[in-house]
Amino acid sequence: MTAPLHEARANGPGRALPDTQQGMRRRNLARVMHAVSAEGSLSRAAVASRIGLTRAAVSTLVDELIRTGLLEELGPERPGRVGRPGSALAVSGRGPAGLGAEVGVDHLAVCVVDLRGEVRARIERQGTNRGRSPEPVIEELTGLVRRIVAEVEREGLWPAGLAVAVPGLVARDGRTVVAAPNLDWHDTDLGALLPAELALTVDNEANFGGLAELWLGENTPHDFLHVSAEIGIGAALVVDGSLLRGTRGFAGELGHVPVHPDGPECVCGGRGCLEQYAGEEAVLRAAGLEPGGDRVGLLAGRAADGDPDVRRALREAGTALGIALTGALNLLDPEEVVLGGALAGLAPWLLPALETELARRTAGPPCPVSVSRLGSEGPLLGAAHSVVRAVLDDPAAVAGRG
Amino acid sequence: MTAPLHEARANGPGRALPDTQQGMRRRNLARVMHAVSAEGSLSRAAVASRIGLTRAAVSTLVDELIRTGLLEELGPERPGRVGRPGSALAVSGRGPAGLGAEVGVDHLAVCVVDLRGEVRARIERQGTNRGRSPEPVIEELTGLVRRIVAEVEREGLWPAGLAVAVPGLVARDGRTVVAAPNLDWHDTDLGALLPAELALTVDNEANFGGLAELWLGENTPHDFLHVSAEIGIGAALVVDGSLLRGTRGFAGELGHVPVHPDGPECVCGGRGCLEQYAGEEAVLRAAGLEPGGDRVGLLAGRAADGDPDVRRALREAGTALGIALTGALNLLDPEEVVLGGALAGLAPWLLPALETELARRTAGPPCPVSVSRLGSEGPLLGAAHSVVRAVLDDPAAVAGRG
DNA sequence: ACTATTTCGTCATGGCGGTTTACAAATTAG
DNA sequence: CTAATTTGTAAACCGCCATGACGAAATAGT
Repeated sequence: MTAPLHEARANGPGRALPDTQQGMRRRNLARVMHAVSAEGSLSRAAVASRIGLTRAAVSTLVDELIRTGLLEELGPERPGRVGRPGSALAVSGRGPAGLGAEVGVDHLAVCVVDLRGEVRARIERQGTNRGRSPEPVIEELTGLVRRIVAEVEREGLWPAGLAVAVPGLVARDGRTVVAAPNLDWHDTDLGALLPAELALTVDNEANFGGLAELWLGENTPHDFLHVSAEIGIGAALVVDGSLLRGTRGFAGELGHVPVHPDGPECVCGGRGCLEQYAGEEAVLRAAGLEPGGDRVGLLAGRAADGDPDVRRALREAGTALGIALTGALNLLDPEEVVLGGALAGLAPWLLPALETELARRTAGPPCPVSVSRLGSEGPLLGAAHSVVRAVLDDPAAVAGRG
Repeated sequence: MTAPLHEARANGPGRALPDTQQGMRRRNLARVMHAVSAEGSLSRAAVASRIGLTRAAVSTLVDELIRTGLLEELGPERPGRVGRPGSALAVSGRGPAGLGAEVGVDHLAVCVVDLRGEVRARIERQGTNRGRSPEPVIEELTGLVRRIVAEVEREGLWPAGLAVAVPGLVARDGRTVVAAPNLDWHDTDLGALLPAELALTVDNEANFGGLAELWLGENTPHDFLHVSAEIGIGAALVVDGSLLRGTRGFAGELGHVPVHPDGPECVCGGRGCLEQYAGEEAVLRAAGLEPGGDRVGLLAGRAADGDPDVRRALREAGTALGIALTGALNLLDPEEVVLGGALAGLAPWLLPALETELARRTAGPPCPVSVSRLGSEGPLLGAAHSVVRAVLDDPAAVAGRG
């Protein structure tokens, strides 16, 4: 079952797959899983009324899910109302789990999330990967993966797939890193370097960060822009609850939106791209600091101390971000902008200028800008949860594998 | 059945509707209609292999569609291959039809498209609507609608819905014109002014133009940007074969993407928006011409005559468009950009500067830019076809109404 | 010509999936 | 302690598609 778990996408009129009774069953199994998962604990009757099937039908679906170990029965609910109390169902804390990994510029991280959404294990290794070739890095990552898998297997969990977040552009095949400038990786097929027995998905860290925000954020809407700056500036475009990836998978390159069209030249070939004003290197230079080390922490520290150069640099970055975002908001009309990744930590000094700029350039009420609660954990969590979601989206595909 | 025909949208995991056998049947009916419609004429066996059902199942589906008048049997196919020839099926040229209307700044137009996609009637009325209040304009439009409906009813067609294209922002309810600056309409509920018996959809003309391109364009991909300039500059964002509308329905406002952030002030509150450089008024001013009359024709004529001021003005507009599009392409990564509406007619003089700018600012191969074949007919055709698509998307909803 | 082969459309049968209906179990309200 | 309410399950039913077989209508080969 290395089949395309992720392809639950419905394409406009008439999906590619025939509409058969088995497909119906599979979709209804998924609906039950989602209902229980969203609520934490639910009786059969509650599931039935929530997804619009009859209690009898839900009973058979639940039976099947319990048999395959994806749901478990917690026993009778506390009866608050009149009538026979229902029997609480919950997503199983054992069985398939999501394996998420992050290849950062300065670290590697792996975590396991169970179907309930709980983080069950996490390993991290500090140390720069800048300029290292993919093979040793992925070999090291594989070591971490094997360790963590062995660890959680003792708790009855097994990995239903592996999702890897990388700081770069990823092709739509979900395996190939087309370009990761800060790692100096180009056209690298991670599928060839990772254990073949794990169903693999590779994606941009901004995208996984955006998905984490969508799935784990407190009041996150279904349409928003998740802006994430690490070294480059990327954005995840979440439209109607799913990621906009673009034809080649390169959507969301906010960093290369022109801000001052006659500005300084950029590596992308353009001039005056946002990255020239709000990218990490540009901000450090504008603040009179040297790159290297924990750069974001350094910036935040100096800004908190009131360093005027740093404050000014961040204000200017915020203004540039505001200009680029004005364009994006006019094009996409999202419900919200969420600042994630390194931007979350610098938000206090970026936000005022950013919001001023948005307000100046918008006719109606400006789009609200919020700061991610997840911060730099977003991509890792998003990756692991994407595997979990794939299981919830098609429980039948996973059943009987454990 | 004024029910939301358009809501065939699938929301992420687990659609809102329960997955029942009747739903399955409805979706399969739609699949048959789409298959036949896409091919023009198809036998039952060909439909079956195309949509993945068995011949027996398709037979019953086709029977039902023939009984309700949506399909018709053309008789035996010309046998080119061995074996019994199939019986050709075609979408009916009678029965439900799509009614499309366009409220332009300088004209009104209405047309009827049958399920086969043929334009069966068309009425147009020239005359400016600038500054007229909505009531008399829509009253006049209603008159045209009634005339054209009476006309096509004699051919056995009846309207399955009415779609209206307007030059302005439309709310997501698909009825309310939030702002149409060139008509000076604000927060106008067209549903209250049009015959209630017609299922109504109102949308931006750029959006309908984009849909027309998607459905009728020659080699149009599923992901593209349709840029349409009439007075303002709007874009339709087609992602994975469907329109990106935005939370409020305001997506695609390319005209207010900042191009020179310190440029002249714009009505939107911003500065240096694309519209300041490539909007009709700006181009006319830059070319030293007075607004009024057939302005696009005037520009095209002068440009063709080699008028240097006009040529320069169009070059500069092309450059500005290129800058704004660079931002859009970085965000959306579409497969193509299509110039439609008035831009199509001016393309010869806009394209060189536009493409130069895109090439300069893009690292990889630049996104191809093409010119719409439909030109200014796009919005009207898109509107009418959107009704037709709604019928094809759910034939069961319409069956038995005729 | 005449037969074998291929393909098409249809019919009868069957399996599968959700609904309907009925009922026992478990709780609260009075 | 009874009536009312809600839950979960079982049995009968209906609808939908798959399967397999068949006649019909064409081509290919002898």
